[in-house]
This record gives sequence, structure tokens and C-alpha cells, in this order.
Amino acid sequence: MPLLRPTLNSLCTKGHLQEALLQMAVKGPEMLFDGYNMLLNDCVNRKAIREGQRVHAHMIKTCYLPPLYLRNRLVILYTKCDYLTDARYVFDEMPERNVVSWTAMISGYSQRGLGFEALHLFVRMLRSGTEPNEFTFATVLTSCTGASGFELGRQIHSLIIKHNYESHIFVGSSLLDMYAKAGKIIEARGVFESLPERDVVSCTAIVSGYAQLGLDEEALELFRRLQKEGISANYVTYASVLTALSGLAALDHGKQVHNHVLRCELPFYVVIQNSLIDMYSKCGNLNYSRRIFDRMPERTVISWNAMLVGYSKHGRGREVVELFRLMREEKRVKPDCVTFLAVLSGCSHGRLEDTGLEIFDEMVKGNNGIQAEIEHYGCVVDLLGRAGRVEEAFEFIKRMPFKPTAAIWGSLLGACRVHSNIDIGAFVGQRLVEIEPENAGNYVILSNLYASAGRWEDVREVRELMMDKAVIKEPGRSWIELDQTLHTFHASDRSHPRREEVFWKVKELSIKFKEAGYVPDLSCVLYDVDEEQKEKILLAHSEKLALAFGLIVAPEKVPIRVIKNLRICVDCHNFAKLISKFYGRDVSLRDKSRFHHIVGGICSCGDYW
DNA sequence: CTAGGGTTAG
Repeated sequence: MPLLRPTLNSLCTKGHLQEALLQMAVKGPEMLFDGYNMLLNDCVNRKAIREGQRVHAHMIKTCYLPPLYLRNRLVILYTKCDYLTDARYVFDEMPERNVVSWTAMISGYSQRGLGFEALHLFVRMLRSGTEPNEFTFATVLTSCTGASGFELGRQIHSLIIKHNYESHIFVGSSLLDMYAKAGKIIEARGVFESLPERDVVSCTAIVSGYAQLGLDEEALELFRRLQKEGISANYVTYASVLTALSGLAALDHGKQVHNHVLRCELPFYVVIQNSLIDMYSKCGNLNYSRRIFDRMPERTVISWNAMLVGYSKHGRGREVVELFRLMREEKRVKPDCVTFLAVLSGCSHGRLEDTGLEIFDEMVKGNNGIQAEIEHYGCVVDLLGRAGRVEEAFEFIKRMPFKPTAAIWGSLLGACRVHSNIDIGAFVGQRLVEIEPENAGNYVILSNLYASAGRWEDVREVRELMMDKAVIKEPGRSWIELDQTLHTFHASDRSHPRREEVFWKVKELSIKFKEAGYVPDLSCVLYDVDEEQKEKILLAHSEKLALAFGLIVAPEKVPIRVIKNLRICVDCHNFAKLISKFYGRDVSLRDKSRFHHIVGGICSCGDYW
């Protein structure tokens, strides 16, 4: 900031802008305000920072003391051009400030993602006695993210009510978005419903609020209703809708939206194309994603990331590495932290552990300008564990510069299960049930590990602990798309119209597979019941119902495409492989973390997931 | 003069 003045002095000496400034001086001091105002206004509109700086420099050089209005324009100029330190310098030097000065500065911080600074300034504004207006509220709420931000957001809400701005459409959409991002969807919906008028932005905010929380059906239902009410949609709306469709893997609907946006020729097409890449890959259709990607006239880092994530989730390690190489050759985009997450997890799922480790080492050396964060370390743990290098993974965790999270221990525990490492598994499992006592899955893996070592006393203890502490947060659910309809199945489902037929089909399959040597994997059952009961529970798993339904209804040449909201269990995975083998059907199964493409009884995940 | 919604990961 001390550099500002000399920089400005040098800028002030050249260019034809100088001409304009000279003219202003000639015409007399009463012309200065209008002249400066006009020039600055023009610079703001064109985001011409160099010229703007020269105008500012001229003020300083001629000892002109700009009034409040012009100082505000300078703050606005600098914030809009992303020169935040300069904006703050002007702001700090102001002899007096009004609501516009404060709001412009707050907006500058919040748009740069510096929410903490923005909130801090807002509090200072209140203390200074300047009354916030609708612009201030709409702005400051965008910085109320995270736990501490939400607390402040609630307080700001009551302030908004006090100032009678709750029904203002800008304030209202910002407010409902704040609630939605904090996971308070009921409050968000309440604000939305109480708005006296609606527009594209407020409608998009609530739809995307549902979508971002994974409430995909609700998002779509609301979107359809709003469409019927005649609300228009733009590229942001469609991006949000596509997010919801990705979550549901609703390929037919996704294609419809695709056709629709092609016909509309919406502006900001990159954003929609990014969403389409993601949608097709999450619907299992990687080739479509790649086709869109290849034909894009311009790509952002998100385009590359979406494509990389696609390959990664489908277990296509070689494609991940190849695309990453292309991305580095292309100098216009720089890989970011998401890129490295996608690449590392792609190497892990694609069995390219040495490549993954090389890329991680490069990251840690700092060659890429990206700091390795805990999630990246988590990918490496996953990668080592998946490759059977369990001890190495354990040592790696001990040496990490981060405190291991439950997710990291969980990943190692999973590796211990697959590679039957009882010593490390028992240690990790005990640690994990302490950190995450509510997660039932941990107890199950741990007790199975003990069982495999014949440590029955420990098995009993873990089971008891589980009954005591574990809660099942999210019920398992699987679905399948047929003629633009999603057919959803729950384990204890009584709702599907063809449930009887589906139930008998599963039973029939089970008998048939048993004759061929299928043994139900009872260790997948969380409940402490007898074996017969366990088998019943297993046969009612939602993914088996959806698979059986797919076998009944899906046309023969088409893969059976099942989506599950949680991780798939070992037994259902076996079951799917048997369906593929016995019926010659390709099965595509998407679970919480990845795709399983099963052809001829062989799964693309290599049986580790 | 100052304002709200969005796409990748977890």
C-alpha cells in the first residue's frame, strides 16, 4: 500500500487520458468533479484499471481532494478490478464514509471469498453508526457460510426483520441461500414462500439449495412446479437442475435438458457444458461426457476436473493420467486442488499406485503451486491400502502433518478388511469407534475382523458396543430408470407396485445361484440375529430388489443400470456379478463412491471398493 | 455510486 503513490505518479505521465485531464484543469475547478466522475464511471464500466489508476494519480498530483462520492467511485473501481488492497487503502483514508462506501468494500471482500474480512467490516460498520440498507444485507449474507457465519447470519436475519427488508427480493434470495447452504432447508423454504414476488434468481436459489443438499427429487419437483407457474430459467437454473439429475442418474431427463439448452442457445454455455459432462458421467455415459468435452470451444479448470472425476469414478486410471498430461500441456488452465484429488483417486481406483505416488510427491515438493491438503493425504492412504500396502499406509498416516480424520482411518480399516490385516485392523477399528461411535459400518468391519481371527470375546464386545451406540443415519435405497421414470426400492419396501414379483424374482435368483455355489455373505448384516434371519435381510437389500426389477423390465441388450445411495455391500456385489454371468447382462452399478461395470461376471472395480 | 442464484471434490 505505501507503493500506491509512486506507482500512480508514474502512471500519470503518459497516454491520451492525460489530455482529458488537462482539459478538465483548463476549464476550471468547478468542472473537476464532473470530469473525474465521468472518467471514473467509464473506467469502472470497462474495468479499465490502468486508466482508472491514472485518473486517481491525477487527483493526488494536483492535490485535488475528492468528495465522498468520488472516493466511493474509487473504491468501486478497485474492488471491481480485483485490486482489493488499493480499494482498502482508499477506504481507510476516507475522512467520512456512507452506506455505499461500506457496502462496496464489503462486497469486494465477499466476492473474493474473503468472508471473514467482509463480516468483520460489517460489524465495524454497525458500530460506526452507519445504517445498512438492502444492498448491504444482500451482500453481507453471501459471506455467512460455515458454522460461525451461520450464527451471525441468524442475527443478521433479525436485523433484516427490524429494518423491514425481509420481503425484498434481493435480500430474500440471499437470505434463503444462506439458510440452504447451512443445511437449514426448511427455513430457506420458509423465506422463499414468504417472498411477495419471485424471479429467476430466487427460484434458482431455492432449487439449487435442495440440489446442493442432495435432496434431488425435491429440487426437481419444485423446479417443475415453478416452470408451470411461468418462471423463466437461465443457465444457472439449468446448471442446478442438472446437478439434481446427476444425483439421481436420471439419464432420460438429463438428455431432455440437454436438448432443451441446445435449442435455447443460452449464454454462458461453458457452465452448462460442465454440468452436462458431470451429468453424463454420473449417469454412466462417459463417452457422451468426452464428446462434449472434446467439442468445447473453451474449457475452464472445472471442465477438466469434471472429466477427470468421471474417469476416476469409473475406475479408468489410464485415461485419468492421460487427460491430466494433456491438461498440463494446455497452458491456459492450471490444475487446482480438486484436479489433484481427482487424479490421485483415479490412480487409486485404477490400480496405478506408483503413478499416483509420483504425482503426490511432486505435489508435496511444491512444484505445482498446490498445497497438499488432508484430503490429498487421504487419497494416498486409500491408494496404498487398496494396493495391499497396509503397513505402508499405516506408517504414512503416522508421518502425516495432519491429525487423521475418521475418513482416513475408515479407508485404512477398509483396506485391512480386504487384505485381512488383523493387527492393524484391530488397532484402527478401536480408534475409529472412539472417534465415530455412531457409524455402524465400523463396528461391522471390526467384528468381522475379530471373527476371522477367532477372537469371539472381542466380537461379542464390539457387537454390544454397536447396539449401544450406533445409529443408522441414512436408510439404504436403490433405484433404476425405466422410460423416464425412476423406480426406487427400500430394504423394507412396501410401496413399489410390483414388489411381490420383484421379491419372488430375488428369491428365484438366490436359489439358482446357490446351486452354482453362491454362499450368502452373512457378515454383511448389521443386526445380531440368527443365520436364517440374516439371509432374509440380505435378500431384501435394496440393490438386489432393483437388480431383479431391472432383469425383469430392462430391454435385453441394454445394461442394467442401478444406483445406490450408500456403499454397496459385498453380498450384493457378488449377486450382481452372478446376474451378469448367468444372464449375459452387463450391469452398471453406481454406489456412493464409484461405478461398478460388470461384464461376464467380472467387475471393473477389481472387487475392492 | 453499493446487491441476490451456478458448474468439479468432500
